[in-house]
Amino acid sequence: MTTRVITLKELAASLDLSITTVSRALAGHEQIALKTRERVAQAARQAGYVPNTAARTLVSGRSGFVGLVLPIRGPNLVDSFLGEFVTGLGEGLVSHGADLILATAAFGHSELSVLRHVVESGRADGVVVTRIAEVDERLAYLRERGFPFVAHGRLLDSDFGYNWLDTDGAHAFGEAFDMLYDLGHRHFGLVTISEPMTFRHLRQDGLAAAIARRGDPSVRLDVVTAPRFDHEARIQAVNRMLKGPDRPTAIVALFDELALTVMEEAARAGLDVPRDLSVIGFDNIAASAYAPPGLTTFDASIRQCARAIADMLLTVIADKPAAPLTRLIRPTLVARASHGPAPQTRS
Amino acid sequence: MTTRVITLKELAASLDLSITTVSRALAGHEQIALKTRERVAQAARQAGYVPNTAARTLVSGRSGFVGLVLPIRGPNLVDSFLGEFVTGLGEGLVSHGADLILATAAFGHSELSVLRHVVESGRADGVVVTRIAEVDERLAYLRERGFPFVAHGRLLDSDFGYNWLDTDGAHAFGEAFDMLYDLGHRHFGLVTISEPMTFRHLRQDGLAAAIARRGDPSVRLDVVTAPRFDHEARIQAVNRMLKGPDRPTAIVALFDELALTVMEEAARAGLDVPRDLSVIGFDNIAASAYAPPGLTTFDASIRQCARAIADMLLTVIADKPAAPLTRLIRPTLVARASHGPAPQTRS
DNA sequence: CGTAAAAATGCAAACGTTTTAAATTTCAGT
DNA sequence: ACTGAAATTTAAAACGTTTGCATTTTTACG
Repeated sequence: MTTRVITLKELAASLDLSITTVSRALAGHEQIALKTRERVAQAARQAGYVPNTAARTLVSGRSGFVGLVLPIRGPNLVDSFLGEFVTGLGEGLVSHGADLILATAAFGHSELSVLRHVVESGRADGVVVTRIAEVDERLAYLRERGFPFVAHGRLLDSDFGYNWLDTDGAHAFGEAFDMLYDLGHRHFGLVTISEPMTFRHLRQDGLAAAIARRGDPSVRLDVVTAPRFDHEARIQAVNRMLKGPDRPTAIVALFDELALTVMEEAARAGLDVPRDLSVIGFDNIAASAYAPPGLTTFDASIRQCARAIADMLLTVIADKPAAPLTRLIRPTLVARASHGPAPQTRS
Repeated sequence: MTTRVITLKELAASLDLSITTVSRALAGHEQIALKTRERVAQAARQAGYVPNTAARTLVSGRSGFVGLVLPIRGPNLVDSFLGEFVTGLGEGLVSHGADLILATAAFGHSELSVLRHVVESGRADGVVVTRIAEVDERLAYLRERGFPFVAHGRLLDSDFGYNWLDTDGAHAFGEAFDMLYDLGHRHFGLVTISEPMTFRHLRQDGLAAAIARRGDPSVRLDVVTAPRFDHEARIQAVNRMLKGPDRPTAIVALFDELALTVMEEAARAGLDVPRDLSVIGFDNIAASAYAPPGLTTFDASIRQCARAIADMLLTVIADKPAAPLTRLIRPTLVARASHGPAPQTRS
């Protein structure tokens, strides 16, 4: 069958009007007679006219797309958060008639090169950058280019302003500490990652700040570092903390996957959570509700954040605000059953 | 800063060549002198030239994009599979230099209208359609339009050929039955959904076929139907099956979320899985590994399927094959601890 | 009815590329 | 040096829009 797509020229011809008039009529220009506008709208609707994106983009310089570069991942690793994030972005964009373009970094190609391509080919009017690294060449590039973007996450030392939305991990980790301290815990463990992402510092610093704020010299904090994607190494790191002669009574993990590993290994070592050990995570992934006894964690509401990011980015694109847009979202505690009073006897 | 993007005209001028020659040289045409080709390639690389997508699309009629319409979802529901699916599509596309465009259906707008817009605006060269409904207007539209697409899933009665890739749910459910039958189970339960999707029939029919194949008249099958997204109603439906005077000894759920509900409600009713009740799901979502005692399920390897779908679609776009491309992927059993021998005594 | 202003419409250029057809240059053979 | 063919390069049109400017039509008013 292959029905052809109707063009503005054809629509104009069928209405016996010029292309210009039809274009303006559809755009709702006041200068076109109302009667004509209605006639054109009616005909366009009936003919199922849809303007060609490429042509429109070419002349207007605006594509109506927002770009997201998919981080490169190992063969069997998918971010639990990607689906939520993309859904949220979509929701935020659709109300403004924008769409999302997802560019994947091929193995071996850097995420930066894909980003450059997206930007410089004019495919997108703005981009979203996630997983901010300690030294992030993407932000440097976008800033130099003056290209609209919003970062999900922050740099540690921002010598330049940029638009970002971040989850307040520092606050959450402080909250976790306060709650555990009030439950009698004094010996804490933090499981963090070796990957050079800024959020590991923000969260750890939040924890340290809360400890300092409390001013109790009897509080101790052990830190153990695991590579992010190597499951075996992760287990070893967790066990280093769990199997030591003097283990913490409360462990805070940088994110839920790590916390779940802690709970699994604790169970394997015959420890009862939360009686012998309290565990708190971050992210509230689906599995956390199911892993016994139910992981206490923080919900970052990724979907809503993504939605907000989309809104911010569209504002940046449309209005080019002088001052950077920034938003810090406070995650909410999801209290399940993996935390409790500190055990009386130290092992 | 706002560095400008270089255009073909500028590049040509700097090389003292015509636009035509530079364009051809970059495309690698044999007719351009090798020396020139190299000179141009060098200059382009150095200037960081990236061809403008809109212009290229306009003249060539090919956008280099593949479209996916995000299904409309409830406020707090995100498909666990979306992240994997998108990752797989991205992987499959990137090797051919294609990108993914994600269009979201705004609330109130039908998925079909968004699809039409994507197709008719020329944003994409082909689309992926997921979640095939029993009566699916999207497939009808795409077929009438003669627009390249690949469906993830199948129609029940295809009076026309189309490209699809599907997970062989029928086979999996047959396999589940055989395994449970061999473990002594004779009274089965199936938890299905009321949403009019084709996969519910395919899976249920696979189960029924396996029962028929066995030819044992003592085998019984109870079926209970739950709405897909209403958690409360789902719990009620599951309990209808669990709390009856004569409950099945083995329950097969249409997908993992339902199976997890079965396990939760079974635990609440004081039943031990798998001693009192065997439960088998489908999808192998992350939570299934954590929900005690570990859900036995089937892994559909969504990511690889999506990758294959991308490959198929790119073939369809490039080669317009006469016969439809179809692939049936057999899911693999992930045997965890939620199934076991049938209990001796019937309750 | 004539005229000027206002309202409505149209012409043509532009966006950055690809491609057809034509023009120019190079080269081998005499 | 001349010719014709081969090799290389170029001019110009086209893709489907938007938009600055010009033109035509309508309206209001004397």
